Amino acid sequence: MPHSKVCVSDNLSHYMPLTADDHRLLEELEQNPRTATKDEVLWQSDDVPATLYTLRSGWAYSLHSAGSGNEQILDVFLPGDLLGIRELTFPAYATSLVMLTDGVVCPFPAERLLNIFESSPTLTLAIHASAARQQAIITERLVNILRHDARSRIAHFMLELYYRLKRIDATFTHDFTLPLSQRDMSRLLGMTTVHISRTLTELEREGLLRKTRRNVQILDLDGLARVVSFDPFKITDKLNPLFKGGASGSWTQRNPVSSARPSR
Amino acid sequence: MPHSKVCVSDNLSHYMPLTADDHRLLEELEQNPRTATKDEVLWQSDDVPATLYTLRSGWAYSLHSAGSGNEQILDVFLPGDLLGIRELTFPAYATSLVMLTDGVVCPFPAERLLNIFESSPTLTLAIHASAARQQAIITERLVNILRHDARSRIAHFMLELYYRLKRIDATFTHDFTLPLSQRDMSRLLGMTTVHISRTLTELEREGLLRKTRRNVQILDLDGLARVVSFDPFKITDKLNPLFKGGASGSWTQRNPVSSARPSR
DNA sequence: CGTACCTTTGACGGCTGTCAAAGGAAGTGG
DNA sequence: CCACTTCCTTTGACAGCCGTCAAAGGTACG
Repeated sequence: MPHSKVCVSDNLSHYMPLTADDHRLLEELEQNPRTATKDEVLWQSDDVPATLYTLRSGWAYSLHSAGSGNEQILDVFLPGDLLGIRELTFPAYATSLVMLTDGVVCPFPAERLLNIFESSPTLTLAIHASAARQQAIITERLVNILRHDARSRIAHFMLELYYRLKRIDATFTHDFTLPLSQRDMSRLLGMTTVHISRTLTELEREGLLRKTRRNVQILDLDGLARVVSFDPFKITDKLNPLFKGGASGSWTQRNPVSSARPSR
Repeated sequence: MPHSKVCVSDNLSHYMPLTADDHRLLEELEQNPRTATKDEVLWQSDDVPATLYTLRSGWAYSLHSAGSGNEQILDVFLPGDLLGIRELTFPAYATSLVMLTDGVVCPFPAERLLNIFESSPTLTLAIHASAARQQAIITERLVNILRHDARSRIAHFMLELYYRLKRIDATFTHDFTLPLSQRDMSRLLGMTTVHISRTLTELEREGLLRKTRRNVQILDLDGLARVVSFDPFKITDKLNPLFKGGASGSWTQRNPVSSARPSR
C-alpha cells in the first residue's frame, strides 16, 4: 500500500476544529469499508449519483470520456478525500471514477451527507471548504496547462502532488511512490505519452526530477519552483477568517479579521 | 444594456420549486442594487472574501493573474449569476472580478448567505446546484480546450454561450450581442489574439459563425455541433432525482428514481 | 517463457506562437 | 465637427513546440 490510512475526519479537521459529535457523524460515513482493486470502477458516466465514497487508502482518479480515445483525467484523489461531491447534484455523472491502486473505500448513501448538512453547520462548512479545494486544484492545474509548456506542466503537477502528499503523510520525503503511468499523466496534462517521456528525460537531465516506473524523486525543489510558480496557498487549509472557529451560531457576529493573507 | 434584468430567484428556481419564504430570502440579498461600469473591479486577488454579489444585468468575468501578461479568464458571468461562492471559504481570492459591460450588481455580506444555509435547506441545495454548474462550465470548457484545436475551442465556447443565454432570455435569437473582444477570448481560451482572429475568419468562411466587433451570428448551429460536440446536458438545470421536490424533511425517504439520463 | 503493456527514441509535419506592420473603430478634447 | 490617440482587428512571414507514426527495448504478469 503506497500510503497509510487517512480518514475523512483527519482531512476535514485540517480546516477547522471539529466537535466530538462531528467526528462521530463522520465515522458513521465510514462504517462499511471495503477493499477496492486497481482499475476498479466505482461509478461510470451517466450513472445517477446515489452513493458517495470516502477514500481510506490508495489513489483514484476521475475520467472524463468524450468519444473514443478522447479521455481526460480531471481529479487525482488521495487518501482522506471525499469522492463524488462535485457531481452530487447532477442527474448523471459526467465522469467515471477509477481506482489507481488497490485501496480501501467506504461507500455511503448520498442521503447521509444531506443529514450532515441538516445537523451540523460546522461540518457542512468543512465539507464545502474541502470541495472548494478540490475544485481549486483542478483550476490551478488547468490554468497552468493553458499558459505553459510541457516542462512547466509536469513541474506544476509534481509540486501539486508534493504539497498534497506532505499534508496527509508525516513520513513524507522527496522520494515518493507515484502510481501514475506516463499514459495516465498524458491524460491528466493534455499531452501525448511520447512527449511526456521526452520531457521527463529533459527534467532529469537538468537535475530537477527523476521519475522511474513507480517512483518520483524531487531532486531540486527550488529549481522546480523556478520552472513554474506553484502557489501552495491556492489550495491552503486556511479558512476565510469570517469562518474562524466553525460555523454554528455566531455567523452573524463577525469575528475580528485577525490576519489577512501574508503579503508575498 | 445588452440583456434585460434577471434576478437570482429566476436563476435558482430553474433547479427546483422555491417557496414564498425562499423568494423572500433571495430578495433580501438584492436590496442594495447599484450600477457598475465596464471595467470596474468588484474584487481583486488577495482580497479577503467578505462581500458577495448578485449580477442583475450586464456581464462580468473572473480573471486569474500570474505574473505580468499572464492572465487567464476563468468564468464569464451572465445576469442572474451569483458571484463569489467559489472562493468564499478561502482566506484570499485567487481571482479578480471585473465587469465586462455596464450593469447592475447587488452586494451583500457573506454572513447573509450563511443565514440562508441555516434557515432553508432547499435554498442551500439550489445554491450549491448553481455553484456546481458554474464549476461544470469551467470544467467542460477546459477539457475541450485540452483536447481540441482552435476551431473547436471557439465553436465550443459559442455553443456554451448559446445555451446559457437561451436559458435566461426568452427573446434570444441566433444573432446576439457578445461584449467580448478578441483579446478577451484569447485570455479565456488560451490562445493568442492573432490566432483568434485567423480562426474566426476561417469559421466565417465555412459559413458557421460570423463575429463582428460586438455581435455574433450563429449561422449554422448544427454545423458548429459537428465541429465539436457540446453537450448542454452537462450544465443542465435538471437535478439529481434524489433531490426532486426540494430538500427539506424528506431527505431520508428516498424518492423513486423516476428517470435516469435519457440515452443518447 | 510468452504476452501485454510501458517507455524510449527518431523522423517528420502541422498547428499555433511570435514578430511586425497596417488599417479600422471608438473615444477624447479642442 | 474634426484631429488625435488608443485600442481592436487583420494579414503575412517565420520559427518552434508538440503530435503523429513507427519501431525497438524494457518490465510486469500469467
